[in-house]
Amino acid sequence: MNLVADKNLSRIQREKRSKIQKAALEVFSEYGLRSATLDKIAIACGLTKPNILYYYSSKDQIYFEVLNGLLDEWVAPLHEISKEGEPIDELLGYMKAKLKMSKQKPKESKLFANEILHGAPLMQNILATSLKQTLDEKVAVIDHWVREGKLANVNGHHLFFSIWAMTQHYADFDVQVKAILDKSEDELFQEAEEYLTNLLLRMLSFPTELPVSTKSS
Amino acid sequence: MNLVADKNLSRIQREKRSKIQKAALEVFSEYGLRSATLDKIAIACGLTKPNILYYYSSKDQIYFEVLNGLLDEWVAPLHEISKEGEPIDELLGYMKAKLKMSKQKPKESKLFANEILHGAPLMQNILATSLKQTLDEKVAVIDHWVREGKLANVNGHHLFFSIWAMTQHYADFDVQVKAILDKSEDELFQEAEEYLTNLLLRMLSFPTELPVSTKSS
DNA sequence: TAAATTTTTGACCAAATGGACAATTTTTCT
DNA sequence: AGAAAAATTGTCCATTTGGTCAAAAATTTA
Repeated sequence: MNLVADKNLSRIQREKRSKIQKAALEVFSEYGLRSATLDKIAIACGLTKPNILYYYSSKDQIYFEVLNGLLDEWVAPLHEISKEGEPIDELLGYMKAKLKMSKQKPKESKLFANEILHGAPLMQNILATSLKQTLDEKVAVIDHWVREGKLANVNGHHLFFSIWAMTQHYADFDVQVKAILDKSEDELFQEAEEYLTNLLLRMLSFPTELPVSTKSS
Repeated sequence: MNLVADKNLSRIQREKRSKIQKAALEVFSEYGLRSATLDKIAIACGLTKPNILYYYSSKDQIYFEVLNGLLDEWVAPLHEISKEGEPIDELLGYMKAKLKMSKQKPKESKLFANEILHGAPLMQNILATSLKQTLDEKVAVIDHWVREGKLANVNGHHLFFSIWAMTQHYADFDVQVKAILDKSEDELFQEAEEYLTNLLLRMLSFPTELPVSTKSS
């Protein structure tokens, strides 16, 4: 819907809408839809409340637009998994891309997490159609790799669930992670990447292919 | 705090408080603290709003009590990990206990997830002291096992993070899981347990100890 | 059973909040 | 510059909601 509209927007329209969306992401990701207020968003972007409502017809509208605006970007790494590539490299690359997003876009991660946690009222449809279709395709690729003997036998759907869970955990539950592990963010994500790389290697390789030494770098 | 008070409560007090807490768990886990309303809790437990406030001084109070009442139960499986046991059995047992809780207590899981997702305002202190301490002890046990050669070299903290993430994922993000995997809950958790068992076995064993066949049952 | 105590509730209040709108200011266009 | 269009804002409103309170009902105690 933005595809068409965006081109017709004036400079001011584009600037203000962008400002509002940025501020809305901050506020929604911290508070969730219902307990985020227009006043908070207004303060966060330096506009007045009626001015925000000049650009978006309602609070729900803003939330919907923010969520939708991030959706493609959020699913993008999945599309990068190539049937032609080296199976383990492809899956390691996917995990690293997801982990990177957790590090660099924790607010976006939390926004989605919160939405799904509360029943995904605005996304259930997309989850069950678009996301499911894309994922099923990639699971078929994994099954293919397994059949060809390029990958250890693994349940593709649960593999993706676990990659999502483990990578997003560092963004969504960062408060807990940081309460327990008193390290710099860089160090923390470095450790996580090493740990998850090792985990996936062990999960996806045939035992004979694994190095006998299990010492992490 | 309940320890002392509980004994002095009348039958009515105990019944009503229990009713309120049960209803509050329903509502808070679905909506979170801020967007849950006393009216919703009142309807859910069949009491009037002022009647609820006769038993608890405020909405925040109810939330606090519910959260605290579940905390011990939530951390309990961690204490079950025994230094004396067989390392891999102990950790597989822990994973299974956590997975079982996700299946049987999804509301509790969501309540905690929501709390942590929004910064854990009521729990940060407990996370950084009590939970951290318990976890550090168990990580020390893992380190010990690794040093004794009973376990593949693994980062203990991240191991726990990943077990939490992967098991709780099935409760917290059940909407997404069910949108993608159209299976009965029993079947789904059965698959998850097989997948996670395999994952942990591969993660924790030395390659030479793994069966060459990777066919899941 | 009657008094004392506990429990329950209807009515009410103040603050917060999403949103409407007319008036004003700013920008754009001719 | 001046008219037209777009953008901005102060003010106001209705609804929601956490919480109060005094009166009524139910229960316990003597």
